[in-house]
Amino acid sequence: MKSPQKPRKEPRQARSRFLVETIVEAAARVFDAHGYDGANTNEVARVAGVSVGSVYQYFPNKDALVTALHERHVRHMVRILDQVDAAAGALSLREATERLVARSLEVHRTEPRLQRLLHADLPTLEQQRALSEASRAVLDRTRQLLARHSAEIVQPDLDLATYVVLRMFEELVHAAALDPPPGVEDEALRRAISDALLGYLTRAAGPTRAGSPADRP
Amino acid sequence: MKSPQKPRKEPRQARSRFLVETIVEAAARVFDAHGYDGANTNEVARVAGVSVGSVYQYFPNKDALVTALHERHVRHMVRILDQVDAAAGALSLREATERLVARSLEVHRTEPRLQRLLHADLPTLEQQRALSEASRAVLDRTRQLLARHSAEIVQPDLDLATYVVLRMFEELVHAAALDPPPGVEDEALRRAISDALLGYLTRAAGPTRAGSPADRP
Amino acid sequence: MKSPQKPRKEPRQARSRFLVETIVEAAARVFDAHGYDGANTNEVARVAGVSVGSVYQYFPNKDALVTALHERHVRHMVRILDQVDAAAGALSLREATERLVARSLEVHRTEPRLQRLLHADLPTLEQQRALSEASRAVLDRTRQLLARHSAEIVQPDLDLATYVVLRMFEELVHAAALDPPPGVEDEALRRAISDALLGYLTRAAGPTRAGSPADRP
Amino acid sequence: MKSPQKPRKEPRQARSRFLVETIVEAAARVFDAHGYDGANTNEVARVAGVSVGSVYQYFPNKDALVTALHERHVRHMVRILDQVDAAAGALSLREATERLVARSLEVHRTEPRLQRLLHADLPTLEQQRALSEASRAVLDRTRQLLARHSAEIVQPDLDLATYVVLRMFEELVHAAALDPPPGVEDEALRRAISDALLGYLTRAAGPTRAGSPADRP
DNA sequence: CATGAATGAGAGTTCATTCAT
DNA sequence: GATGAATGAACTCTCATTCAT
Repeated sequence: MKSPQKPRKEPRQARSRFLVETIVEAAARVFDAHGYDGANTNEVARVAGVSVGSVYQYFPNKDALVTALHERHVRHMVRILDQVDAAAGALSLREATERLVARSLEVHRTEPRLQRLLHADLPTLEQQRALSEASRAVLDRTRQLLARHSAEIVQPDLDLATYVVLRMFEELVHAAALDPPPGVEDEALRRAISDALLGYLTRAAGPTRAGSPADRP
Repeated sequence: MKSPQKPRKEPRQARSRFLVETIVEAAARVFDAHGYDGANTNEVARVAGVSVGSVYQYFPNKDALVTALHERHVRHMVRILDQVDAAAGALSLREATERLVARSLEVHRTEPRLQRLLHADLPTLEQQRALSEASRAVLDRTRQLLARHSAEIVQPDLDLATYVVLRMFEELVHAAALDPPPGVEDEALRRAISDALLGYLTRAAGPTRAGSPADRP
Repeated sequence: MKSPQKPRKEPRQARSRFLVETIVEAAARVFDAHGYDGANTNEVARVAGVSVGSVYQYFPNKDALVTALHERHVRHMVRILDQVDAAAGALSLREATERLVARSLEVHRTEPRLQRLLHADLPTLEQQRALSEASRAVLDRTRQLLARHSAEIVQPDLDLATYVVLRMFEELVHAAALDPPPGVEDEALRRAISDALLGYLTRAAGPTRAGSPADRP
Repeated sequence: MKSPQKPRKEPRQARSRFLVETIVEAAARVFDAHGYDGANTNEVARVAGVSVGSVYQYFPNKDALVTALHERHVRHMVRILDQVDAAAGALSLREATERLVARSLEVHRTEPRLQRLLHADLPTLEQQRALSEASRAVLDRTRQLLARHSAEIVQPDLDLATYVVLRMFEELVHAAALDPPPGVEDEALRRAISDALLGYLTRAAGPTRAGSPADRP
């Protein structure tokens, strides 16, 4: 419905860049607290300690804030993926997975509703262009990580596997952050997520809690 | 934000029950078309062919409509689960899974945005009570179905497994309905979803595309 | 820019009709007092003694109020034209003209700025359709009046003459109402307007102040 | 509403004078394109290639721009009037009139909305002082031109005649530029305007389309 | 003097909700 | 019970104006 999605003004000055960051952080807090509709731009400005006008100087409309938040999230995820990828040689797929799950859970637990919102409300927003662009980064890193471990992976179609794995990953992490199953230890939860991911990718994953075999007689 | 969540008035009369159903169906159409905020109660009333007042007679506020929609969805899923469960003796876990995936995809493809909305916006709504109650039904049936196949299932904690499986299931079906990966055949997609679910549950599932036997010696 | 121009809801009930009239009258006062931009819809509602929502129930946007005001003005002018036209047999063209000028001046003096606004800002508004439609009524009556006196009229192209006469008429009346020339008696002013109109139409009109004979052989 | 109307600073320096002119030209373009409210000072600055601050250096507020535009227009009209006046001895009143009409039409056709705006919105602006002052120049030249032809003019009150003639003139030219009657040749239109003016001034003017009888003995 | 980032009051418009009929 | 006109708080976004640099 609205057209522009990118910041009106690319912040060149250090001061502006700082301002933009301040606004994005404020938006994160506000959207996390109230959801997309509950959030309002004046509140974002207030929390950022600037005037509404300044918000609109850099973000042409409310949706642009969400887009920015999404990009922020993607940058975050890419950073994590890169770190794990850097250590990929030294890490088994399971180790890499568990590390990713653990790190992601931390991220999602700081702003659980925001993450859900990004996942759910963004697709409704227009301008798939920008979204896809940013998301592609995550897609690419993930695919790259999987490729690195292709020896262990049984799924023949790597693109499809990336797609499936990313969806599972995000959803399970969201769920664990927002509505964790009652009475489950955090480690068990992380383990379950990893199991699910590796079960699909390698089929060799399974309950390894009790290293012993035969969990069931 | 608001407090009451349950219909003000349980419709005892047949006429009322019909009215309520009409309103819920209208709500389904409107929410699917416009999303939570985009939808408005006056439009729901218009589509239902009743007055706003009548909508408020049975649904104390906008959120109550979403709750009702959620219950409708749960009823739908339960029906599907029951059908599969009824045939459980005759079906292998893989067969049951594939049937569930296929049926669910149909459902989600008729009202994709609504499903996403229910998944995403509902948790934001208050009154977890009603939600959990309805959702528990799905949880229970799923657990029951898994229990019926416990011989094949490697996950020791059935509650946790149910939790994980349900999340994966819903998310993958949503994703497949709303943003399917490009260039993937429908059957391959359904297969991938089943693989993911069974990979976690049984560890024995894997790519069976290449019909080759003995995935494992 | 906006699309709808006509009231959203044709007021069928007597109460609604009254409400619409109340709002239009309030709009007249507010627009006359503050001009198009200076006026604001909340103020219109306040003056009308209703809520903004009610204004928007009948007028989809600010412009629709101006359109309604224009229609009100046109109805007014048509009424005056009809009255004069009814007596046309008994009136000379000069008498008819002077009566029209006198009546119009009264109208314009009650809401001078509004009249100016209608004349000036309306064309900027979109939806020429509705405007032309309403305006055509005035055009038609005027042409009809001129036709009735065609014997005295020297202009060969009646459509062009109607166009020219209407413009002169409106402008001179506006001017006389809003910025009258200093030190000129009201009657002299009315006379001057009539002279201008008749000078164009009949060439026989002229200053009859000094009853002097034969202004030109 | 606001008080100051005159430039804060009379531009003495050549550079400043140039700057002021640049801004006024930009304002002309912007106001013509968007109308009074649609225009905004930042856009004017942008089009002028200067900063908003610079605009405010010379024009204390938005209205001051309109006032300046009015003065620009008046200067333009005065120039035209002077040219015709210079040739007054050699020109009949009809010739002078037709020349004025033709020249004015050219002017109004370059910036039709701006002209309308000046005519319509200016009176709403405060500070009649400055306006009248500038307008007086046009008034004076026109009166002077009429005086030069007093022999042919039948209207006894020259001030009133000037007033009436100016209003007719401006309105008919505006109308011809903005909403010309359909299907009328440009020359016929110019002729009609001249006829109207001369009909009032001399009563001897009339349709001369059919060149038939001597329009003047 | 020039700049333009920042301000913030204010405007148009929507829509969940009420309640007199 | 049903209706739907009426309400009005609240929200997004604009833009005239200022002032630190």
